[in-house]
Amino acid sequence: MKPKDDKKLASIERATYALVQESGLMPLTLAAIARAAGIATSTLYIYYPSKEALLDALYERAKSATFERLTRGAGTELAPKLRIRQIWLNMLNNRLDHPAEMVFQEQYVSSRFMSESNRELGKRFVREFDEVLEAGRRDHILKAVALPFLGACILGSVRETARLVAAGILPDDESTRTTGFQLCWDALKA
Amino acid sequence: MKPKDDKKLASIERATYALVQESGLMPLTLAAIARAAGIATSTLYIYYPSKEALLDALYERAKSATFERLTRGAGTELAPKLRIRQIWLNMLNNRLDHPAEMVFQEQYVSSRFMSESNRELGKRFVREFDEVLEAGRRDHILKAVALPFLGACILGSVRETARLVAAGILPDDESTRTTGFQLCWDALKA
Amino acid sequence: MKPKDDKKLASIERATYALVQESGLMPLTLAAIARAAGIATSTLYIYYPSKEALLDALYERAKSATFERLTRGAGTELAPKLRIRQIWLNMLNNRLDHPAEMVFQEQYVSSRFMSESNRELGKRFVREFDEVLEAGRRDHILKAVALPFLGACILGSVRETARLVAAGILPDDESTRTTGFQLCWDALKA
Amino acid sequence: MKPKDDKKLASIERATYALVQESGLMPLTLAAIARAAGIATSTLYIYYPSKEALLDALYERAKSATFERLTRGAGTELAPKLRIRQIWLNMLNNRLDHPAEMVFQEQYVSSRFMSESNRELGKRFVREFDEVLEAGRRDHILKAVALPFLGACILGSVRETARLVAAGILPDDESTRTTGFQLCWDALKA
DNA sequence: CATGAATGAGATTTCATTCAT
DNA sequence: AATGAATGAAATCTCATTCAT
Repeated sequence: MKPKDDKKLASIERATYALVQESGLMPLTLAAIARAAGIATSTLYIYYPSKEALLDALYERAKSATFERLTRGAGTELAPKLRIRQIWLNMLNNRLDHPAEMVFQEQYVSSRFMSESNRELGKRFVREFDEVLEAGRRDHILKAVALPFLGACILGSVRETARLVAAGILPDDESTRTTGFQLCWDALKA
Repeated sequence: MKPKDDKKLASIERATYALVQESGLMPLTLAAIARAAGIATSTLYIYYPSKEALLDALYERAKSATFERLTRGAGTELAPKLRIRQIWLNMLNNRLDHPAEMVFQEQYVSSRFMSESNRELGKRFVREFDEVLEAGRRDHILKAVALPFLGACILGSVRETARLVAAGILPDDESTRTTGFQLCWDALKA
Repeated sequence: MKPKDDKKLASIERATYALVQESGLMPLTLAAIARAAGIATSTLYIYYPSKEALLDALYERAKSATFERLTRGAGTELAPKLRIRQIWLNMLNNRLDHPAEMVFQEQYVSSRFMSESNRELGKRFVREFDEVLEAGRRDHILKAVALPFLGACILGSVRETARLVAAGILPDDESTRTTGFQLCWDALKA
Repeated sequence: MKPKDDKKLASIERATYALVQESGLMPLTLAAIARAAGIATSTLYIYYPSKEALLDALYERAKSATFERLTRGAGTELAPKLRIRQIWLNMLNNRLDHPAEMVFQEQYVSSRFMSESNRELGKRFVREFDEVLEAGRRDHILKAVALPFLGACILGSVRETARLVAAGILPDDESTRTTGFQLCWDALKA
């Protein structure tokens, strides 16, 4: 049961994300996915053995892609503030560029206890993230508080800023990014 | 003539919140709700004409209750910082005291276009909230940035802090509240 | 379980006939009957032990009332043609004056093998009717054909004439009755 | 790719007619139809989107088939009396050959306001029928009375004769047809 | 591979009937 | 007697999954 057609896989993926973003997981049916993907329902079973497997697989893919996007261009060669700023921007752009994928992930996590590998992946990002924060704290650039407080600030700031941009309340431009990060940084900095 | 039982309504409410918190909306069935509430499935139809109506009603109730809790004890008699602090605490406590209700709300919003009254209620809180921020900004206590940035900071901070407390990563005590709000305030203050 | 309130009985009767005339037996529910009769559903059980019993009882009453109306003023003192004419008119007026009751009867017979007493009552009318026809045939006033042919003519003529009057295609007046019966009589007469 | 099975459609049709003839519309369930048709209940939903749609579709089909049977072999090349006789026979045979279909139609009409196309079809037959009668009346072969009176005679005669044959009271033979039509003709003829 | 038909398990909904007041 | 609430059984309908082509 090795999938052959990558175009079909991609359209299944896109269809599912879009449907979940539109109306959530509650009314998500295989028939709807297949229809939106332009294939027959039974064809889904050539690519995935069950609905659960399909959603799990999409979730893993989304998580991996997200992880890759979040860490891009934020290597150790950058100064702490710049690194954090880069991650902040990555997180924001990720949310703005892939809203359906994000909604899918958030809806799905709360409805499934994560598979082991997913949990692992999540932890891996948190670990890398924490290392950055840890370094900044050690150098007295960031506040001397428990790491989770710092992480929470960043996540919260990104999430809400993204929500406002997506809702059209804030413009999707440089100034929003500058101001948004400025506030966040004031919360973090020592 | 037996009166429509308020205890039953409450247990339906509780059962639904709990089930959604446990596994989300996807596998939520009327049978499960009825079972958890200790009544027959058909009895649900005495209280609500359909599954959709039931969820809608619960959502409206949750939203109202939340609104009431958020604005409690944060009147205009307080100084801006204290008022904001009170709202911040209200928001945090609300999330920690009624996790199931919160999960239900968040899961449900994305799966339904909100009813007019809900939208109205949401706007009403935002308006009140914005007035507080507006006042603080006018007095040069808060940063001179667009209001949404300030609101976003508070919401984001509360949400993530609550998540960490609920997950057991941060303790549910005074120090968490003090530190959490401190970071938030540093982001906001002029 | 002796019914007390005749007004309630009557309103149950009326409600049921009306509902059946409006949309047939298929969607007829006790709740609908009770609502239309202005009482509670459970109150129906004070008057009838079950839905089936209720319908059976109404059917019997309708049949009796119909029987009484059909034979009224058509005694043996009349000449055969006048007697037949009277019965023809009775049948027509019965259909026009009690359409709901008629519809109920016709819908109901085909959905129930009749109870013994109902069958008996039906037969009683047919017997009396046949006697009239038999007499006319013996006197060479009616055609010398099997009685059912004669009965069929009368019934068919009445039923279709009534339908046309009810539909507004023919006027509900003396001329319709005269012409309608004239055709029928031409079919019957020797 | 399996084609939608015409045999299945036919057996659904047959099963429904038979069940309705047996006990009417009141206790007609999809489960019973499916059982009688030898398929799963859910399979019905492949062919019709709802119970109502199923019954509507069957009704339309029955009506069309009936129309076709009634007008067969009664073209304008026949003399008026023969044409009317042919239609009379068609009507009778139709009732005797397809009793279940007829019962279904009659039960169903009263429980549904007819769809536009059905109403149209009904009118089409009436129009054709009326033309025949009109012609006969113009030639002084039929009585000089309003057309509906003539139509009513024929319909009534057929309906009641068929009922008696179906009930075994009259034999299903040539003599019944001859006598039955004779009476009817005497009613119509000038 | 791909598909539309078919299905069984289960979800929602209805409803005659019973219960408690 | 009368009622509204409650319910179990059953009806309608849905949907993930399998089958046959």
